[in-house]
Amino acid sequence: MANQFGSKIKELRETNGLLQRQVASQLEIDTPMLSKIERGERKAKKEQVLQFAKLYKADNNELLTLWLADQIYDVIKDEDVASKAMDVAQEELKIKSKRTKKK
Amino acid sequence: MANQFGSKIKELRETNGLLQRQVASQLEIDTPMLSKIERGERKAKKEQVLQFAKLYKADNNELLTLWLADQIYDVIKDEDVASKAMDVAQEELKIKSKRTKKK
DNA sequence: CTTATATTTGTCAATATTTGACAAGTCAAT
DNA sequence: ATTGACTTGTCAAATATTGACAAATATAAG
Repeated sequence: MANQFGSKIKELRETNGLLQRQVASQLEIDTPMLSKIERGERKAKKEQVLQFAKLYKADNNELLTLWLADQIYDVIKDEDVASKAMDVAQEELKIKSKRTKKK
Repeated sequence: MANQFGSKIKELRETNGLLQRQVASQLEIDTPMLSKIERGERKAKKEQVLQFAKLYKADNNELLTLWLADQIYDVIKDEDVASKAMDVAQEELKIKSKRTKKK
């Protein structure tokens, strides 16, 4: 059930010597919610990822990467063709990123 | 808007000389829905992917791969760390697949 | 141009999923 | 047994997804 992002922010919280209560109030969520995010039972919003980074003095991109990786993993975890699909998606990403970022 | 899976099944439908109407009725959906799936506006269910493969005499895994790749792409498309996250997810997949498939 | 058929677009309500909040639970230390 | 930190379970509200339909736009044929 645990995921990479959750484990990371739990670890960061502990090395920063903070309680769930303290962090939760900063993010304006309750402690059960934070507990669930840390254990991978709920997923954080992108905005919250940035708040975690700031609060724990961690690198934005590092946390965003773990957070996004968990979401990818969620999509593929039960699929036989997961690995092949990743390759195809990566290829698609490469191709589309040529045409500069839209939207 | 178009995606890989949609383009593929549209192509397959045409090489098989079938109309949306005919395919849709087999899948028990209406033609607007099929149209949307082909253009990537809606995503097919996994079950439908298998029906497409059967109907078009195509390879299950090939279609499933494109279908899954589109879903991965959807998750990462607007993210700066997309590529790094893919690497991390792939790594996670490798690690977890050692412990034989659960669920 | 008019009709006929194929596909696409737009909208909407029904359904499903996700979210946030709360009460109550466990666990560890005192 | 009380306190503090965290976890679990449940629920309704908010959001998102789905399927169905009517209407619009092609495309092709006469």
